[in-house]
Amino acid sequence: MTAKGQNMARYKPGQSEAKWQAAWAKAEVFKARRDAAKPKYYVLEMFPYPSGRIHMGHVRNYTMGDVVARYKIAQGFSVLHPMGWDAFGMPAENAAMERGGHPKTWTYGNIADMKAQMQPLGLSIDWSREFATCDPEYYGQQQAMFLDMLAAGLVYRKAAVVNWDPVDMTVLANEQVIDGRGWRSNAPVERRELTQWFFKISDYSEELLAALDGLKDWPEKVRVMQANWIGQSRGLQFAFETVGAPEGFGQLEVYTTRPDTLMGASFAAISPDHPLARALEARDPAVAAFVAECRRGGTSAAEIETAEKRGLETGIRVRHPLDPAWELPVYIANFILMDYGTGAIFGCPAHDARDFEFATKYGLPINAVFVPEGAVDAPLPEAYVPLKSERVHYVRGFAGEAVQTGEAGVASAIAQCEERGIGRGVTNYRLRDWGISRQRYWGCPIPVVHCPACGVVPERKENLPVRLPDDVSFDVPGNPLDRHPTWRDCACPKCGGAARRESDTMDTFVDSSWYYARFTAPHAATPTDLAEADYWMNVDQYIGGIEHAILHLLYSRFFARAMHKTGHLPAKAIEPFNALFTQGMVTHEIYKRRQKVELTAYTGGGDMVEFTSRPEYFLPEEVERRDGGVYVKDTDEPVSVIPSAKMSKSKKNVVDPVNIIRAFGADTARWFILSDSPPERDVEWTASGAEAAYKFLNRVWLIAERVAESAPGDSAGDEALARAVHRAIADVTASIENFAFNKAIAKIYELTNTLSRATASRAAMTFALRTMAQLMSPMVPHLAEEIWAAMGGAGLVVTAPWPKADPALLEQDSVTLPIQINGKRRAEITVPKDMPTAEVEKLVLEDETVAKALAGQAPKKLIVVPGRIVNVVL
RNA sequence: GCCCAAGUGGCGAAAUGGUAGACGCAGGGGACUCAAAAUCCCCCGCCGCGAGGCGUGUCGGUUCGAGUCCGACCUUGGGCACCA
Repeated sequence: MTAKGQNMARYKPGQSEAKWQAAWAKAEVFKARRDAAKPKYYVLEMFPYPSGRIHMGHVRNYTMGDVVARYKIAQGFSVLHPMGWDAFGMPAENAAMERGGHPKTWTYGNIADMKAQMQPLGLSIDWSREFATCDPEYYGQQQAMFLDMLAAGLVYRKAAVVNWDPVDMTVLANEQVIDGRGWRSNAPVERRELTQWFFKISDYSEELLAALDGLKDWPEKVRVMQANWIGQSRGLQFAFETVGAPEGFGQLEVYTTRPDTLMGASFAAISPDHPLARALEARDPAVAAFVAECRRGGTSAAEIETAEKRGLETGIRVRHPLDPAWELPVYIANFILMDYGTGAIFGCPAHDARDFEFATKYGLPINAVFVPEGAVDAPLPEAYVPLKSERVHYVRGFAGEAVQTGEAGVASAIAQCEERGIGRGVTNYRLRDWGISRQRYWGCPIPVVHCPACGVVPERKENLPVRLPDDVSFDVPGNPLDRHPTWRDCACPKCGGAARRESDTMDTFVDSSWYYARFTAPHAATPTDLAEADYWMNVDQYIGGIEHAILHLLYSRFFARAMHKTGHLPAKAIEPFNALFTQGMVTHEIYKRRQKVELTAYTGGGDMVEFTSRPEYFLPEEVERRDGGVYVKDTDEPVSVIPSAKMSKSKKNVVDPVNIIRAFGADTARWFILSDSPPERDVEWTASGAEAAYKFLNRVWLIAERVAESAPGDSAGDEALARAVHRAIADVTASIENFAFNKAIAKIYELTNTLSRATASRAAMTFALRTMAQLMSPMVPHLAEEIWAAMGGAGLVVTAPWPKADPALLEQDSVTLPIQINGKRRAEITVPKDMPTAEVEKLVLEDETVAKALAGQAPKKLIVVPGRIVNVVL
């Protein structure tokens, strides 16, 4: 190690980062190995969709995973940290439609581009395990599991509604429906029924709900969201006797979670998709017209629930179960969902906001069943919907006490009804079965065949994968598989006769519901290799966006159970993610200028010039900050600044990681993205923050350079320095364990400040810097290697054992206690750490400020919290 | 419409119910320099000359003590089953 001065003249991230990446690759430090002698650790970031460009959100996600992976490597774990591509999906087909080309070419091209953009980040990924979900090797195994699940009774077909574009004659995704119209055709969208494939996730409703309690290392909010999504409810299911209904509809089954409000019923309502509505539709043109009207618009819940509540009186009536002489009208209503309960309800307007709106509109009676405790029965200005745990006074109750909670009222009502033979108490779930059929090309083909003789027949496993044909075109809307001249034709696996392939492909959520398991044996000839899965599962730490809190994570939890049932995962893996962390977005300011646009309007009295304004956006590099304002560089026009906006191309506030890495190096990007905000919150990317990160890394580098060239020095400050180093080890370790990377970085800043001021021996400084290199290594691995090497560290810092804090050096002898008087800080005293409370009290009362405030009186109360604070209450 | 979360200086933030603002950015002052860049040092919540007062989205509550706990509200963000 001669010529240190030359080597260390300046920190050059470009050279240094490539050098260390090569060193890690050569030593194969990130290759995941089954090692019986070591504990294993599986860290996984949600794999990306290959859009073609990485963005700062990816950098943040993968850097966090990398910190965890590298920290665990240093802790002595055998680490699995893989990466792959969620490669099926609509954008590839859209690109093919817009620009021509093939989804496959586009997707694999994007994967190559994105991988090239990711590699300079220096992530600790075992790239030998990489795969894309569009690889036939992967989706073939998915098809094999589909067949096993079909055999196990976890898959079935039924009719379900889709968004139908009547002009393009195609099915639309919810995001392709804009204001009830098709995004390309602009035609009003209709709801249409198709026979589709479903996974029986509802078989697991109860279990998926109950098991949430065991997910201790998941964010509470995600568990709450999933619990609400599963939506367990206890209620009463009973049948109304109908009057004037068609043949076969003598009874109308309804489900209610509020049977205690039965006496407030003023109507019954059924979904437009209810069998009774269909029967009426066939013979009554008015019903047919209304039902057709209800089927306009998209299928999304947000759309249905925000639509105006509308109903049509059918003329049919039902008898009230508690009083057969009392008849209620039956409506068809657009806000009743066929998927939930029985698709029919009774309406109690007094205690349901939607029913209230409906009853008001159609002039139906609104009678309170209960009133607040102490209140009297009176006309209601709006629905009265207290929490079920609240005690209320039943004025039209029929079961239980007059004053009881809603919960008790419901329970008594169910018991009472069961006793009288009116229906039965049932537990219902809002969770619906998972529809996986997609009428699209770029997805995993559903491996079944439709045979005129045998019906629906599973493809034989030896014929898998059912490959997507390459010769397809996207010049006309719709699924190219459906119109492919030869692909659809095949032999029935059962009878050998002419048959047709299923042309639906699977929801891409299926692909992402088991990729974590496939990473444990990415090239196995079966979906999983049980020995590998048994060693590596579960994922110890999963990291991704909160937007996946419900669907992806719930489907994965179901799929792991289904895989276990079909023998593809061990029992311990049915909850595949031990710990979950949801990170925030990366945001950036938007620079916007209102551009005045002249409009000439003729008003009758002469031409008038009107102005309207159209926003114009500027890229970060197009503006400059000066004199407390922000201006466009070329034109000097002032722009307004919108802070913390999600990065989006149209708003021109996207920062490209590639440019940042080119300018400052990967370590700077990694350091900044971790330093500025807590990981679960959004972080705002700022140019000045990135520059500051770069400056800081250089500063550390310069300190190392200075130490390397310094004289042996005086050891007077060695102990103080050692204390600071061990304090930092303890704090940084705790912060990383708690996913508080921003705090870990703040502690490293503090240590750096101490270090740059320290007067200690070269040996002590060298130790301090070597330790700092270790502490920084998970965040800025390249610089850490550089410093580690310069300070004479053995081998690579990435594999060096994590430092341990010496408890003896963390102890403090004395402690400063703030003294509050009536809760306001007025003074402070410094006392030995272990001073008994009685002595502290004595000292406090002798304190000048306290004595003055007391003015000879004894305090009303004296609170001493040892080691923390003193409060004197006058 | 329904479910979930977040709001603290000019900005990003920190704070087992116990000194609000650690650490960083921006800003101000100084050193070095012919000068600039880079680097280093100091100051920096708001009002007030000061003593002091006020401050964690808003309003109320619990407590010796509340950013933290409870209730209501406001704003912003995520999800709502075919975006991934």
